[in-house]
Amino acid sequence: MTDAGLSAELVAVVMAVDRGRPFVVASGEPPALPAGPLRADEESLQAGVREFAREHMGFELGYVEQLYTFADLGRSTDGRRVISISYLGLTRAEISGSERPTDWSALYDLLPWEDRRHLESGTGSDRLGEEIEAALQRWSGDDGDRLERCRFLFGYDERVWRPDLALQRYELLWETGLVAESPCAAKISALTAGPMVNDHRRILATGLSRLRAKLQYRPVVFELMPEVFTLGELQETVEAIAGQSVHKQNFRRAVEVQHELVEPTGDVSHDTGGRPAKLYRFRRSVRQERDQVGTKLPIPRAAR
Amino acid sequence: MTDAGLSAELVAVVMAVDRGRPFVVASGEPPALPAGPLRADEESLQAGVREFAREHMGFELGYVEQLYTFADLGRSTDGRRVISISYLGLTRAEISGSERPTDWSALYDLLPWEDRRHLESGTGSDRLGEEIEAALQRWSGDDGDRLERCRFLFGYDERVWRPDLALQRYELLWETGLVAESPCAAKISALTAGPMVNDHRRILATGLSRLRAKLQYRPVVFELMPEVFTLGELQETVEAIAGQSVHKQNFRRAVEVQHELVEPTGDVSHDTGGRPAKLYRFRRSVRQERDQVGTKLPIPRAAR
DNA sequence: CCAGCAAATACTCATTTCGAGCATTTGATC
DNA sequence: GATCAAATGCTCGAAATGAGTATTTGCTGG
Repeated sequence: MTDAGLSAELVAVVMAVDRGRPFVVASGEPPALPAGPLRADEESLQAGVREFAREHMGFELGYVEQLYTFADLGRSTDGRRVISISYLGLTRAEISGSERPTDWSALYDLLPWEDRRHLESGTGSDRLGEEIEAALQRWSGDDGDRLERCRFLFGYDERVWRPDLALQRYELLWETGLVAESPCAAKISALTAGPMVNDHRRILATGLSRLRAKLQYRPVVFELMPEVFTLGELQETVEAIAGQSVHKQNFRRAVEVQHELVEPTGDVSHDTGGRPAKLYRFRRSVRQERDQVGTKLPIPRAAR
Repeated sequence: MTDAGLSAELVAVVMAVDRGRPFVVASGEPPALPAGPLRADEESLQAGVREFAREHMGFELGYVEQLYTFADLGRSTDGRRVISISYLGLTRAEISGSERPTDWSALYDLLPWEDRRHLESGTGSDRLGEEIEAALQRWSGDDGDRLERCRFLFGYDERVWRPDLALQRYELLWETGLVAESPCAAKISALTAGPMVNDHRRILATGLSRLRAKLQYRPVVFELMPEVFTLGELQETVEAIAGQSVHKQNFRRAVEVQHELVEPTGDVSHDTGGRPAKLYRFRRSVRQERDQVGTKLPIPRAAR
């Protein structure tokens, strides 16, 4: 049944990690994820996303996966129904600090509370975290369910922080009016600089959640890595996405134990600051197989 | 951008399990999943699916989750682009053998190779399995990649059978022309009685795959259970969905270890055929929490 | 050339989890 | 009261995990 007011678009969450810093394609003011109308001649949506990235951003996506389809009313500012089919795309683009193209944004500028790497060992003053905790406390009041939900999602009171709950955390912050997009975000929500277009921050959080979850059981990290890399760099990338650090020795054990996941190139890298590191390459041959199955890289589903 | 030829619909994979027999709502000839146009006044799609089930099937869905959005060209028999947003819904409807409403189909009539409970202990003659293996063998020929893929998905040569790869298996069978919907399914594909509408069997396989995967880390089984149940019944349901059986003692250990997942009602059930079984109820209170997190019920990700 | 640093790499160890099997309990049935 | 079938209880070894300690190695500044 064709509906006069119906339109469909593709929205992409395209991520890359450069030396421990995760980026996402988002540009404009307010920032927006890349999106385009669904063209009538596209055979497959997946291919459509790839082509879109190629044409508009100028690079190949190594990995593409459908995320979620948003179609609720009231998503966009005008009242029409827009169906947004969102995709996650990973690439190896190098976004170096200096002349970074304007359409890459630092991921954790858009979702600041999701990066916890700084406050891990010892005493990082966690102003943001404390602010959130206080605000959530206020919001919860005496409501036990609310309290429990906050505890659970943000790891208060001895509970663990689970990186892959990024989406649920966003939704909680949205409900409580702490992100700029919230309908009830009256006051300055210091958490996010300003709003993003429509529900793009939610879509972004969806992508991050999915990627973090996937990291634990699929070899997707390699889509973010250059051809050859050291185990340290691999770990750094995982940590960048997960937003928290992992035990180094156990990380390499996990990689080594995965039979034939990576292979040494024979060379070593000297810009480590210490002992040179062996260089490895991802064994693409196992990819098709592993792609469907499991590869377990140890992102602590639990930290603290 | 409104496209004249664009239309969107909701498709639902609604499942229930009755005494170890899984069912899905599908009716007609050829069988079709329930589907309806996306209405302009629906606030949220999820609510739309619930309402659809209520109105057209007459029951409440206990759990609803978006599956995937199919929008590739060439999905339906006429050439227009249809966007199908598919949902998985679970319910506790009791579909008793005798007067089962005509719109419930036995799940494994539609995906026969996905049920392996019969051939587990010892010697079930697995005619279907052998037929598939032979056909896949023929299809593979000398192609190493093809061989590996078959081995991997169907667990040949000492490899394990992973229940949650149902979708990938369907796609392989589709490619090889072994399911009735295949474009190249010239001969009688004995695997499936006849075709299903459009790509509904693929959607069904998507739902099964997702449900099986979810079973391992989310307490979704309980949406398929009546208010009170024995651990044996719980296990029976898990096995029905997984398509294979699990170690009984370990299953109950896993349930018990999950602190406060279920609680005994105090009553016992006598229609067990042996020692009476304690009755339990799902602790709905933990649901909200667990829903977002993890519950580990032991479906062997690996069998054999 | 040497001391010392930083990071890579190598081992160790206790704890938990997991798969599998044996043993016991308890009503129903004949 | 013997027998059966299923629930329930317990044990054991293998494997996976989390968290250290120890060692190697090239670079750097003096």
